[in-house]
Amino acid sequence: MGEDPRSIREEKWERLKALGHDPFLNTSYPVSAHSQDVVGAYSKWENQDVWLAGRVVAIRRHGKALFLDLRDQEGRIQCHFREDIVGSSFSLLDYLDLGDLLGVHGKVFKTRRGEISVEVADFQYLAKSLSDLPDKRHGLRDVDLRYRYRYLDLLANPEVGQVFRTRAAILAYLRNYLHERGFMEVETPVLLPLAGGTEARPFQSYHNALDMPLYLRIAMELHLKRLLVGGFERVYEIGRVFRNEGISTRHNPEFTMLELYQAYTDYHGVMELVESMLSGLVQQIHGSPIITYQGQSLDFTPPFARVDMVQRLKEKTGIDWQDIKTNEDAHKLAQKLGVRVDPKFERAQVMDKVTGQLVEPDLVQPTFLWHHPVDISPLAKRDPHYPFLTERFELFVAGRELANAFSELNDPVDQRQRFQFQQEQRRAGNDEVPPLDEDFLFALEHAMPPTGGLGVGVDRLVMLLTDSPSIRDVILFPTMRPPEPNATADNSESN
RNA sequence: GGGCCAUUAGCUCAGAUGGUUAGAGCAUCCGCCUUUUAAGCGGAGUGUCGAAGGUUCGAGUCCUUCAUGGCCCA
Repeated sequence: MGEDPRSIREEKWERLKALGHDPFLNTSYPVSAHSQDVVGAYSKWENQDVWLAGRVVAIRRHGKALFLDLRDQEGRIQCHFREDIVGSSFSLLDYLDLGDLLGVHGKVFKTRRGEISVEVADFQYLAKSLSDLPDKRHGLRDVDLRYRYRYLDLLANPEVGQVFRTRAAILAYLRNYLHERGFMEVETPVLLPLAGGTEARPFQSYHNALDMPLYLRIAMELHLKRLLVGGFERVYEIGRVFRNEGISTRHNPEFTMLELYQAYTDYHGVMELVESMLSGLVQQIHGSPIITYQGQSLDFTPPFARVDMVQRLKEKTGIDWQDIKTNEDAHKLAQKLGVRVDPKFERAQVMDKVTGQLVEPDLVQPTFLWHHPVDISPLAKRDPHYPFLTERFELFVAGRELANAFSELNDPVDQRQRFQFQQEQRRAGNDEVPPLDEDFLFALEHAMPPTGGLGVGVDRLVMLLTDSPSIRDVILFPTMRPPEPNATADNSESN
């Protein structure tokens, strides 16, 4: 009879309650080991008592005996129940389902077939699952369900848990590395009256008591630099930023950035830091400086390659972009090169776009692409020898931008001019350009030290180190449209 | 925003050319089984075929629109 699995399980729960074994009344269990402690050291555990807790992921009933697989955070262990050992409570196993949480106590032994197991002497239900678990053989494949119900993904697909353990290890490494290098971790605001520090559309919110709009930050840059004015010489923040743009395998509306600022150094100093930090990270996580990402072998042994953007474009196209003086010429050139560009773009934006098409995809091994034009780098110092260009670099790995850094512009007058130049674009309708941040300029007028700054896309870094093709594979709960609430005929919207 | 693909049982998936009552494995339910392990043996039920329209004697299958997701492009 096709009875609703939920009501069957609820019925079993009722029976347990009636017998005085309501799983949800148990508040603790004296766990003495994890599954892998026992499985990994049988000689130490043989015939010893152990207390374990975990989820029942397989049941094999044998009449007056029963095997089950218990999974905890560390792995899986088999448990054996015999009626002549556990006694009258053996009948409680009639109400056992896949997915239930159990605490077991017994002696460690090996079965005839050699599997290290627990001969259970007594046990307790610790929670009853009222819903079915995903298929034990095939796991949960439907990506929609995997992201929406990540807890089921984690239960059904153990390798997913490993990705997030690696993510945690990466974050721990970064914090430790920066701490040892004298950086202080700080937290700057997420809610802001204006969101600046890069170009992106922000999310907007509203504060009722202040009766004013607030925006979610799109970068941390401008607040961290205020702290350098305040006298902190090495600060970093690892935190969430929010950009109101499309979703793709490389973009989630909220994502994690590492930004750091070090006084009295420049982008050369930051390059050295990036090489040291990332090569150490890869070594720590993989035990080797070489990783494989989507079939490509990537070598993080320092020094990383350095590619001058202008020179590389010259090699590729025969054109020196410093000679391109007008937007019109830039667009003509892009057309000749077969690169499609938004007609509203300035020449520096065109150059950036052409670089993206012709140069960046070739940067597979870790490479610093440097010398970005000043007009797309409003917060970077000019190269004194090439005023059209800046002391800036982006790190590319596997053809993708992983980090962005520069000698931070600390000249308050130049900074104001750069912002004012941006405002022209804003007035022309580019809604990704932030409004002018007068408060930040006021801070700069109190003298910010010469500083090297860095931003790293942490999610992309985790993707690389876990060989994950999509950013959603490294974010526990990626942004999703909520499931339809029983929605049917939706013919009201016909635009 | 554009193109392509997917959506069938709780899970993973089959269902050429339209044709009677939509299938398999796992899971579930009933019975048996004290060292099994993708346990086994015997029996049972799975379902708004993503949604809404349409074509047709007849639609899981063809058409339209929509929803969600994936991949590629912008």
